[in-house]
Amino acid sequence: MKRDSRLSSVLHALLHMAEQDGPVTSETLAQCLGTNPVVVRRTMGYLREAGIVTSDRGHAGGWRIHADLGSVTLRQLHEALGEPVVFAVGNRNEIPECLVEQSVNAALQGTFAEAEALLLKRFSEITLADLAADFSRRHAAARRKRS
Amino acid sequence: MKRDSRLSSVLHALLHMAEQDGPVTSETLAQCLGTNPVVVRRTMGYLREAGIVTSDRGHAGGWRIHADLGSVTLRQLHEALGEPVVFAVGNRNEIPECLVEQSVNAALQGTFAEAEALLLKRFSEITLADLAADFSRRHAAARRKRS
DNA sequence: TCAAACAGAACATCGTTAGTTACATGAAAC
DNA sequence: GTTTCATGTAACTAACGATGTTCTGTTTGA
Repeated sequence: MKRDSRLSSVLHALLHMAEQDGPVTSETLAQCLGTNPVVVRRTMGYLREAGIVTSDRGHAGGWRIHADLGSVTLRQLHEALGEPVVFAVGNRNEIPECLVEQSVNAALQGTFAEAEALLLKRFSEITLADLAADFSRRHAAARRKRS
Repeated sequence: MKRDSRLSSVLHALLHMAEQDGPVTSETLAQCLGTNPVVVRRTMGYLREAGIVTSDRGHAGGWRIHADLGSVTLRQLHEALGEPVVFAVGNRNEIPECLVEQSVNAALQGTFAEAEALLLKRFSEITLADLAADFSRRHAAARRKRS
């Protein structure tokens, strides 16, 4: 299964942007992510629509975070990306006539719903500020190790 | 994202088999599932390797359940299918050098691991017998409704 | 005016399940 | 023993959606 890594991508991009003062170009972010500027624009476009970032064209243009780091949760980002399907596994037929399949679906659906609810709950508890703080700790630890 | 529906499929097939006395052919199961006999053989083959079902060729051949319904859990079936990836969402790069990405990965990975653990725990609590009982209830309810 | 940057369309790539076709193999019935 | 019914397996196609790429606009500031 090919996994959707857009949430991972935008988090990575947002934290790099948080480290910078001015706007960051798609080109720069693409290098950080090891991908293409067009992919960055496409993905970040979702966040722009959600009002989480802004983009400016022309000279000195690029992407800026348009929100407080502490107020943006992973859940919001997940929603901004269109709430992509979380599970790579699912029911064969969503609205089956067969009673046997209905039993199967009910059991699986309930279980998946429970797991997804937990995932989204955790997502709503983690902010960009949390990740930035975690990065600072790792950064400091890496510096200590180097010296 | 294309979802893996093999667990759903084998559950559907197994419950149909549980309703039958003798062996059930791939052709019959394929009709129940609305698919192709070859797909049935391919998928059920995993369960045969795990010792959950047996298959016989030739006249009066087909598939049989080779275990007690109460002793087979969804988790075992999931494992028999090769423990397919559960999430359609994931990290962009599993072993990043970038410290920023490491922070992102750590947060996401922890959250996904927690949700997956819950899912597998629930899977290990549900047996084929549970699903068969649920089907019986639905079947009885449908009969009452019809009369 | 020019160059830097985003905007967006259009198309290729890739990985995986699912679907299909074809043929071989084995077992029971006649 | 031949026929028929079934699985076993290989090989190929289809579908799907994120990702990657190319190309052409369009806006903005120097």
